[in-house]
Amino acid sequence: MSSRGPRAVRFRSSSCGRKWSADMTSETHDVNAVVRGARAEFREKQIVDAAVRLMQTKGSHAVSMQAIAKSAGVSVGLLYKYFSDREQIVLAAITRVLEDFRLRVPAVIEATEDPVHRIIAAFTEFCQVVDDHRQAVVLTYQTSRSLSRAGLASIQSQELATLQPLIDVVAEAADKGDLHEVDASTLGHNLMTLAHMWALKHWYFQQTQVSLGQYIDRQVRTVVLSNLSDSARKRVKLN
Amino acid sequence: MSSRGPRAVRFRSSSCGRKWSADMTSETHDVNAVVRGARAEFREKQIVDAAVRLMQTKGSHAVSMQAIAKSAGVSVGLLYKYFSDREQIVLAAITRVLEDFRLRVPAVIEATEDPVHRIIAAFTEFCQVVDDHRQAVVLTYQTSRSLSRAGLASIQSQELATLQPLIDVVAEAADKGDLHEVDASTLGHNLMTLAHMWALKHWYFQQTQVSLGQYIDRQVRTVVLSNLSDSARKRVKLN
Amino acid sequence: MSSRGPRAVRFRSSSCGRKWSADMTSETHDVNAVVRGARAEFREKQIVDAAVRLMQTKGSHAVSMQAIAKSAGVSVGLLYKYFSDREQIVLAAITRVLEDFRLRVPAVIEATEDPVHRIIAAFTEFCQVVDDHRQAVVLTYQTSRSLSRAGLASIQSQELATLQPLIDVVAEAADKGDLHEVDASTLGHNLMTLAHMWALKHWYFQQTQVSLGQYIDRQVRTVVLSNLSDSARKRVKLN
Amino acid sequence: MSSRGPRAVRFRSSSCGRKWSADMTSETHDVNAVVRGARAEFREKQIVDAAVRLMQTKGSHAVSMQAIAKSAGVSVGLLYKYFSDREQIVLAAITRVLEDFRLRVPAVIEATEDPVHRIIAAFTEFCQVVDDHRQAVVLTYQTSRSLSRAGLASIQSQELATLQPLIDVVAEAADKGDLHEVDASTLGHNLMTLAHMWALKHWYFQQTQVSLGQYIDRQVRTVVLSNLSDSARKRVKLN
DNA sequence: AATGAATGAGTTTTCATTCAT
DNA sequence: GATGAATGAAAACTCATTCAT
Repeated sequence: MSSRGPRAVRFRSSSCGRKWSADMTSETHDVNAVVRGARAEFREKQIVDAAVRLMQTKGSHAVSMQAIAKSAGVSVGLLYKYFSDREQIVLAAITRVLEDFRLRVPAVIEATEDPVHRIIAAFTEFCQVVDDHRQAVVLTYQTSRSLSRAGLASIQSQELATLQPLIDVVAEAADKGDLHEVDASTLGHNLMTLAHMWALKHWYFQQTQVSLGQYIDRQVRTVVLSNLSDSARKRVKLN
Repeated sequence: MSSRGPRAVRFRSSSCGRKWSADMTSETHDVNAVVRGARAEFREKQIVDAAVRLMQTKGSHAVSMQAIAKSAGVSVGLLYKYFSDREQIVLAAITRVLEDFRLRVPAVIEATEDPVHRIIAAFTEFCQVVDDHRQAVVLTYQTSRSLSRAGLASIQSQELATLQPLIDVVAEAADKGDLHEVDASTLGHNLMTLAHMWALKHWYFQQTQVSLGQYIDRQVRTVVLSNLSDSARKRVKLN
Repeated sequence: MSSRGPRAVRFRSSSCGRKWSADMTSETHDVNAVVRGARAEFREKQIVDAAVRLMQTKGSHAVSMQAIAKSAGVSVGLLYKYFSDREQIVLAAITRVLEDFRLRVPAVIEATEDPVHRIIAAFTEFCQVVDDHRQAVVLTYQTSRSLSRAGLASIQSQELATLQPLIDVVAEAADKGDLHEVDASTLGHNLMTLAHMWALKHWYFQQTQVSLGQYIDRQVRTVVLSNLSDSARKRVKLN
Repeated sequence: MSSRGPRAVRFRSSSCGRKWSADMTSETHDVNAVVRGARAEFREKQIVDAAVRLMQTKGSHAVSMQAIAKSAGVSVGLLYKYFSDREQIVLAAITRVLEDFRLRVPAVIEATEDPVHRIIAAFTEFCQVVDDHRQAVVLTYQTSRSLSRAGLASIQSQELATLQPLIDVVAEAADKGDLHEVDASTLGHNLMTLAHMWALKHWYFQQTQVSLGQYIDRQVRTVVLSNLSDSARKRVKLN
């Protein structure tokens, strides 16, 4: 909580990568810079991996810097070489997960043709990613309040980036007349919300014996199919 | 560890001596007990109010017992007279909100006749309660990990109690043929989820300039009306 | 630890007993005073009993004023009506035990004729008292350091009073020529010491399966009989 | 709760990176480890010394971790780097003293030939050690109640180890016919007890102006010489 | 005389952060 | 670059003591 003026990097030192050392003169320097960049990346990964691992089991508050260092196999001091703050590590851990959404969901959308199937595929993949990082998703909801304004904003903007594909895909289907009078951003946001809920209320679904497959199936029926226009409904039903 | 609850302390008053109170009428006893009970209730409210107030702004973890005491205008010691534990205060804060759901939502349902309107009314009121305790709802999602097993179970069972009326009201409409092939528990849970989201993603709705009324309206269209059977749709549309 | 100027009695209010109210005028006053004195005595006993009871099981440090009050069936406030301090209660508890030594050991001595048998009887009874208050004896050794200078002095002078009869009885036997070149105060103190040890090292004697009777017997042989003069030895052996 | 002992932390040094220390000779490693070990030992001594120093004057309960830290010239946090618990420090303080008994008493016994002189030498040295750690011995008696079961057991078994040489030396003399019908474990235990008493009742001996030398002398006469057989008595008297 | 609610300084323990090596 | 010993502020919780009733 106290932050007695850290003189450290503020943004993770991946910025000392290949590109920014281009203006350096000697070859040797270049090579060193590359090595340094690679090492830095490796270290960051090592640390964030450890952090994610621990936070998923114990919640972010229960994980100390000492524990992260130990689990990552590095010293506490090194943590502060790569991250200016405890918060930066938490942020990096959350970012790691959100990046997964940004990569995997659009990929699945690309691979699908039909607008309605695109919605279903996107939602399905979204749920899959949630399931792959269940604890980390919960972490996102838990941690928000303890982040700095800047950190929170960063997470929020990244989350919007994961939401956009869902909205887009809904909007596209609406444009094509496959959805019946629907507000794309509402439905898109709902899809994200309901995917997140798979993690947030996992205790409930476990208790009521609902598997991920069943969950996806029921949600598709309840929130997607119910909004299809008659034509789309017929077309999709046939598949 | 022990969870005798705050009330445990309150009624240990049998220790108020036998012999020396012989001259007391039972009236006096009653009055004392009542006064004591009233004070205790007042204190509890005072403390929980302070706790909720602080936790809403800073998240439950960032609020110390010292801070709660100060904000409630009492001493730290007194906190422990009424609550055995830090957790008990958090629990009481959450319970306070969940009780509001248990009271207000069924009341609105009772007051409504038509099955479909019951769903809409229930959801609307649910959203209203969420809005009235927005920060406390967020608290519920944030806190889960730091509660003891018993505390968590208590919260979960209370939450199920708030969920049930929504499921019932959906099931009733489904029974009456007003809903088109719908899984009542899925739709019911979705209604709760989407109401919670009004609190959880409030930053998003604020950013996109969506008011509570608009939010409710759009959700009713997107998740309720879309699932109506043709007959119900016609009937409701007319209103 | 902090003692922010208690305005209270300093010496336990048994001093407001019968005698000191003799100068009071009206009969009614006298009766009241007597009643008051009796009540005071009863209260003190009640409190000290509770304190001894608790301290014997948990050690004096582990017993809070709240616990004493509860166990005595009175309020915390009342504790401070009869004792100015926590220390006064501890002191009273220890004094209670030491008084037992002062009463019982001399009584046994009186009842015995032969000088050597007096030593043995005195030691035996001393051990019996220790056994009757085993935990309280331990308490005496444990508590010493946490008492005020005055409290410690009080305990020490009382302990000397329990020691004296042992020394006297040894000196008497020495005078009569029953002991062989012995320093009375050393032997007397040893007898007290070894009796205390029955409490202090009770874990050891329990482990090595030594009963109180055996312990007394062995000590009598080892430290008393070994010091007898030839004449005394013959005389005692015959019994 | 865990009692991995202070040393546990010390040798986790395998975490000092592999790759980046490749240029280190094993010499460097060794030196680092040695330095670290030496520092750790120094720190432990520093802390225990401070603890003993304070506890001797105020009793173990009255000494806070803050006070120990301050007196040792280190931070509170560091205390917990070397000792998992408050109890571990108390334990270490007591153990320190008991180790002195284990070393010094047998050494003196070895250096003496005659069985009776061995007893006397052993007791004398035992008393010397007590005198060197007078306050710490008192600590041992005071602290027992506040230790965990495991801690208490540890202390007790260490104490038995200090007792054994005394019992052995008495048994040896008894075997050789130098003692007259004596129970070795009783006499041995008495010697320990009376040595401890030099510390426990130091106020008494100070008051009665008994020096350590006098004390030892009188006890030797009262409990050792008195139990000698005639032959041994003659032999020893001549020296 | 008796109560017990209220106090708050004090206790042990944790952990983010720094810095000499 | 890397270490990890060291720091100390802050947290949860306890309890002797006071005082209005």
